[in-house]
Amino acid sequence: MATDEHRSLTLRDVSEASGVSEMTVSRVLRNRGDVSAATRQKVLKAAKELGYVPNKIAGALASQRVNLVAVIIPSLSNMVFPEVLSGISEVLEDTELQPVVGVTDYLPEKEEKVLYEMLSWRPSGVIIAGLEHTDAAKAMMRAAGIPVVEIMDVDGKPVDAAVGISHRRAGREMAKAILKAGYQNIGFLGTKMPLDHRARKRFEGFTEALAKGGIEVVDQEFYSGGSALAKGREMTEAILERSPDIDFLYYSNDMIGAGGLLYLLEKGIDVPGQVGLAGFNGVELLQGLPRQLASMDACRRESGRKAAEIIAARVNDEPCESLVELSPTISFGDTLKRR
Amino acid sequence: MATDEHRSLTLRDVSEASGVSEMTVSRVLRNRGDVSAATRQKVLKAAKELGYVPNKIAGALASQRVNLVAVIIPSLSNMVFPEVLSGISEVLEDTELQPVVGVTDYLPEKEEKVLYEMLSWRPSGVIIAGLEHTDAAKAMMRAAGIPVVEIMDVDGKPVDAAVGISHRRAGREMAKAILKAGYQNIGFLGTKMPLDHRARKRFEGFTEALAKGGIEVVDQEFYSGGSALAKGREMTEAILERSPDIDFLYYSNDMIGAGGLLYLLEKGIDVPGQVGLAGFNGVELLQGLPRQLASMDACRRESGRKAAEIIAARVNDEPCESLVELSPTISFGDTLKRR
DNA sequence: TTGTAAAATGTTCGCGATAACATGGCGCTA
DNA sequence: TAGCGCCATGTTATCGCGAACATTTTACAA
Repeated sequence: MATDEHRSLTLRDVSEASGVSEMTVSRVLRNRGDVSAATRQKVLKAAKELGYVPNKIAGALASQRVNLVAVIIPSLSNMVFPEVLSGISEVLEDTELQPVVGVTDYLPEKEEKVLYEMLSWRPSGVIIAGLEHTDAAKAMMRAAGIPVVEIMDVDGKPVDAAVGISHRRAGREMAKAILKAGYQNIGFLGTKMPLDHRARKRFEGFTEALAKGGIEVVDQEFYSGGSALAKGREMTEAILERSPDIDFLYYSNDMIGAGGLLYLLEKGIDVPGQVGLAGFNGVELLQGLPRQLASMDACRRESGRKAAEIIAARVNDEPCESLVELSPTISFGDTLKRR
Repeated sequence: MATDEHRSLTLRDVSEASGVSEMTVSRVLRNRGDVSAATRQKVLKAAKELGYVPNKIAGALASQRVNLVAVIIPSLSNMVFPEVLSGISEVLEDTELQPVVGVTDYLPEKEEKVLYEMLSWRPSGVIIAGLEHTDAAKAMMRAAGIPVVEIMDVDGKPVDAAVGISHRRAGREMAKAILKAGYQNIGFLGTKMPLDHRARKRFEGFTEALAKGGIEVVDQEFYSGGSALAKGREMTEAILERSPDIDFLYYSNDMIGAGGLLYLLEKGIDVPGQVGLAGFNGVELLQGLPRQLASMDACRRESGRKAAEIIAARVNDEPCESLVELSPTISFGDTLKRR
């Protein structure tokens, strides 16, 4: 039963064990072509007894087809990306394609390196977060001759296809909702990440829409590293101490927003009466807080799904869209007054 | 500069462009053997101009070496696993090995399938969560002839090597700490997951140690799906309504524990005086809650690091341990009385 | 029976790279 | 200048499998 050879098994071993040609074994194992039920049984039995596992390396080289989709994202610990991933997996599970994940840590050079590595395995497609890449990275993607879908942002020019929300618009819409609710002294709290282009675009859209309403951000606070919840507290305390007349805080993500919320509640500050709050992402994880934080979902799962669908369609030479702008919906929760 | 052929580039193209043999190009691109500085320059220039990306499929087949390590975990959305992953990445980054992740969704059959898929790429090693696998999966791992490290649990018999904590012991120690603090009426809240063996083992160790103190769990509550924070609230409310004399709640993870904590605080219940709380995992994310939840860290990052070190050592035929039991440390936080 | 198409199986070659070995050129010594 | 050896480069033979084509067997009608 369990034969633990040193040399690894090949089609030939199965072929010899079952008395048919390698090609027939190959056909059985891939469910291709016509094979009689009898030989099929024989072959499957032999393969199972030997514990044969096909060598995809050789298969891919011979067939010039690799059923992998490179998925390149900045981080796994952000909560946002695992959700995108599960959207991708959901769709790819119904195809013969398989996602393979690479992580860039928000570093352009690392992104370039990861992309190079992944392309060297000749995947059938690439799904990559963001529209900002090094020139070399863009060149590689163009030269690869495979479908490329950039996700989570549509404010810019994609290499090939793009799926996501407009962060500028998201920022604008949140600003409008805040103004409409009557808030006037607005503070912004975010990450100190020049490389988080999406957060930057949201901020730009946000200030732009405020400006149209004749308002400027009163104060800002930035952080990097550490536990987001705790940072949210600290930053909120700091900004309110510095600018006590603030009546609204816009956070660049829900986690720091939640920290701020907990802080304000502890201090007995009236939310959203005295101070309103909003975050970004619509993190499901946070349902269950004392108050539901106002937020805007980034269509994460849906982005993943759409991107995967585009790749799948393109791999099969089916027609498909090449630019999909998803519409984030604002959720007012309990921390943004409604008008 | 940017030549976007349809046919993909090979060593031959670079070889022709630079006027040397394919072998020499290969040597340059891999930094192997002796190549004069002059030709090296020529080749690198040609490769860059063409935008050549080596084909690892062919390389791996020819050299019979694949520098990938299969990492198989139950879920990415659990927060626990991304941390293990980053431990693995940290270590592998200093080697030529690369992690590739597969997700099982806690399903044994899916684990088997994922394992099969990954082994068919002939990785250099396997890191897999847990000690419980189907017989077929175990057989595959044994037959693969590569190092296998099972992580996050040491209560059982590994296929090859194992790194992690003893969940039974973790449960026992938490029980002891709770008893020592004087709590008597203890409730348990956890996931309704027969397949989460680690949670099960913790519970077993927990009840065992309580029994030694002559105590039994007063009441239990289980959940599945949904937002953990919200579920923690609901379950806590339910269990306290049913068994109002409970003075301690042991949660199978920190997220539901945090939900419970928020609920109790809202109700004005004295924590840890009237009711004590403890979770499991030591989730960093939760720093910043009004009170710090008592917990026990699962040595996630360290497990990942150790596992990766073992794989790296074995790949290089260096000697290394094959069973590493890590010691989780209990953190009392603000929700478990100290004696 | 024979012929013909369809089904089942086998053979050949090449995918793109590397290992292992073979060779050419150069400097140096005796 | 022959002879030796080293460095730099080229040649050949796989690696394990699948595409394309070739061949054999079976099924069935005439």
